Amino acid sequence: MVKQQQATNNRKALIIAAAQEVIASHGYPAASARTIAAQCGISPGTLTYHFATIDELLVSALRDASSHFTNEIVRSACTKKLVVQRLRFMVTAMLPSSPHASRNWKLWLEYWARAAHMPELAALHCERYADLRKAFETTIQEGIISGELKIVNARSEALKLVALLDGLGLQAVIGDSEITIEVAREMLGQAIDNLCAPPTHAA
Amino acid sequence: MVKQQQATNNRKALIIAAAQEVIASHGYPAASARTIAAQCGISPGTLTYHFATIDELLVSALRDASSHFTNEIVRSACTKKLVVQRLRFMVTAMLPSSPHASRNWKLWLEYWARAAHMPELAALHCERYADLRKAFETTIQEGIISGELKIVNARSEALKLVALLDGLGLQAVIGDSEITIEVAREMLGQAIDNLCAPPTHAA
Amino acid sequence: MVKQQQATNNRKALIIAAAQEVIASHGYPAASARTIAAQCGISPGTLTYHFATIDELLVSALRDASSHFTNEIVRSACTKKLVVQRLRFMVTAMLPSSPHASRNWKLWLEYWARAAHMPELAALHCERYADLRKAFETTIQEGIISGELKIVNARSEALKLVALLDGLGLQAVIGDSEITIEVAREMLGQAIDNLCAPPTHAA
Amino acid sequence: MVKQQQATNNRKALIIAAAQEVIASHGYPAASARTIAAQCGISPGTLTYHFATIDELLVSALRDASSHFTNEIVRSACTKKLVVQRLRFMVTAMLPSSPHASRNWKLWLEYWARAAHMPELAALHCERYADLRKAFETTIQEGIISGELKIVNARSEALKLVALLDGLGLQAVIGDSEITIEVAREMLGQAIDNLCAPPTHAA
DNA sequence: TATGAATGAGGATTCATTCAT
DNA sequence: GATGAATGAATCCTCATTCAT
Repeated sequence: MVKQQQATNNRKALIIAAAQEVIASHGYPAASARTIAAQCGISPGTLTYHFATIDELLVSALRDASSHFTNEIVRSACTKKLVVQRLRFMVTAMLPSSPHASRNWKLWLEYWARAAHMPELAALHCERYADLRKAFETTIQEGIISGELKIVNARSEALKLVALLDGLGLQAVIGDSEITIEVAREMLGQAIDNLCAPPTHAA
Repeated sequence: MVKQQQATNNRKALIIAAAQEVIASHGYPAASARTIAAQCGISPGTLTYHFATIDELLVSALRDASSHFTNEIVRSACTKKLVVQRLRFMVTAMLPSSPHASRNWKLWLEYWARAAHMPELAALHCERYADLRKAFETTIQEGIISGELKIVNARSEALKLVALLDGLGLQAVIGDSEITIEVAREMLGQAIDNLCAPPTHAA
Repeated sequence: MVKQQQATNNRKALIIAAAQEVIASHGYPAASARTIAAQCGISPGTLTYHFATIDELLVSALRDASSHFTNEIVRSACTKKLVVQRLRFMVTAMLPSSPHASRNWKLWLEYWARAAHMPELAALHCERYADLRKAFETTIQEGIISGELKIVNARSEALKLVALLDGLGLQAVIGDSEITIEVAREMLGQAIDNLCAPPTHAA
Repeated sequence: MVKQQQATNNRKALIIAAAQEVIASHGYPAASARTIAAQCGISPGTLTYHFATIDELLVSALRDASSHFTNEIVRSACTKKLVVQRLRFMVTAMLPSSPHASRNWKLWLEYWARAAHMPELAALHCERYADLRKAFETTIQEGIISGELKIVNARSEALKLVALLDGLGLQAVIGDSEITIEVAREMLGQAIDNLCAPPTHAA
């Protein structure tokens, strides 16, 4: 029984992964039940066996994509010793430089577009971003306490950093020639540098 | 002949407006030929008389939305005397505070999502953003020359400002409770303030 | 699994039969997906489930019609003892005298018209007619060997007989008042008679 | 007034020619109002100005094609001195050897297919073929009288010749590799030769 | 649990035709 | 006489979904 439940969950996860793959590589409008089933190597009927409606699946796919990626990066960042390194690592890793990251950004673009018309998705988005901003805020706060960073409004700076990250990342993933990954990284780097305390005189 | 051509263009413009209305208020997936035709009060066949493909229409609708709105704002800003006023006006007017502005942001969200999969749209997006960034850059440059603003890298600050605007606006339009219009305006205001030169001592 | 495959094939065969029925009784232009589905008593969607394209179905319908009918007749003819009887039976049975035969001729008329613009159909037509002519040729050859027929170029006579059959049958099926079934039968009979050896002197 | 009528007739003739061109080169199903209008370089509305329905136009196009071509050939044949030459010329010229002749055969294939479902077309077809057969019959009769040909049933032989011509020509135009133009010509030549009287002994 | 045949509503598009110009 | 914009019915096809197996 438990085993079966697990098998079902696995199957569901596989289907969600397939849906994400299709959405990320061909766009939301291309994500039909048939396409996803084909990508997954299962029958079209099996899809609706696991997901009541295709909309539910697509929403699940977007929802699922929104958290794993950033959570993972935030967790990885914790291993860094210096706050500045952590911040740099976070923004750098989140930018759509790798194919994997790009895939996620493309899902986010769809997520945002859907969320603007689906309160449920919007609410979820809110929570996720609250977490993400909190992660930045906490990190900045730590930096302030440790003296690594200037005394700033941590929350405000966190919001700004996330907004900047989004504004730059979305252009980069679309392929804007003026906002390449390098430019984005450079600008985010500067923003972080601006938070740094000047070297202490005594040293 | 000329009259007819004009009538045709008008009709096309009306159809594009209807398509934008549908996309903005119900989302891209809801924008079917039938829905748009109904919104426009015309027959479904008339749609494909004016637009070979419904995709062509949707792309036109997104394309069209991307320019008018910001161009108009940039133009309006020019009447302001002080650079700071201009910059404040631009970012404020561009934020999704009014229904009209919100409508445009929702179209942009769809635009971005589509552009990530359509090189043609992406290229267009590039151009439009280049223009927008240039407008900010030029304005900042003027401020530097006039002494209103600190001596900064105008281009770099313009890029940052636009990115910040996008990053804040997209959250606001989705309805993020942490990034309300007020918060966004406040943050952009601060960013602009940071560019200002300190009041000259002599005054 | 095997059973399902069979069911599918049966269903496909039923659809093809329905398509033939529609084409034969109302003409190719009347053979729309809807009409065929109605004739078959199935939903329009089921058609495209079994045939990717309605064109594919129509081609299948014509293709299928081209072989069964004549093959059957040739097979039946083999039971006749005398070559002359066989030849007479073949041409008589092939003429559009019965409703069933007429139905086939009408399909052939459409087949020819389509084949002139579709290399694939043309190639298939070639093969089928090669078989048919070969059947006549072989039969004539047997007659020559047995002494029933005069010594003639079997192949050449076979070609002539098939051409005559087509030329007469097509007029008959259209309803040419000068080329009734009786006239056609009479003329083909004469052509066959002309191949017969004169009664042996000894008799 | 008369002039206008003439202009209208010319326009109609041009439209019919365009329809024939489209049917012959792309097949009956491709002959839509739009396609024909485009081929003709006129507006779609102009079509239905001259022809009440598109069906009327298509029928006109087929009808028109059925007579000119053979009539012309029969007329040309009359200049030949010997009956055998005339007959040979007729069958040879009628075969689909030239592009022009092929075009006509393709129209005929469509004609036959349509005629099987349209009594009006069938009736017309009857008349045209009666004329054609009569032309062959008269010619053969002349040959018999002049002693060029054997004493045969002129009518019967005419019917046979026309049927053979149709049966061979239709295969040739489809592109049957066994019934090339050369083979068809050869077979028709033999059929004519068989009608010839043996050289008179006295000569 | 999983299937895939079947569905019919809805997708985009093409069609012959109408009509104001 | 001629146009071409406009139509809406009909085209083929795709869709998410159902259900017997």
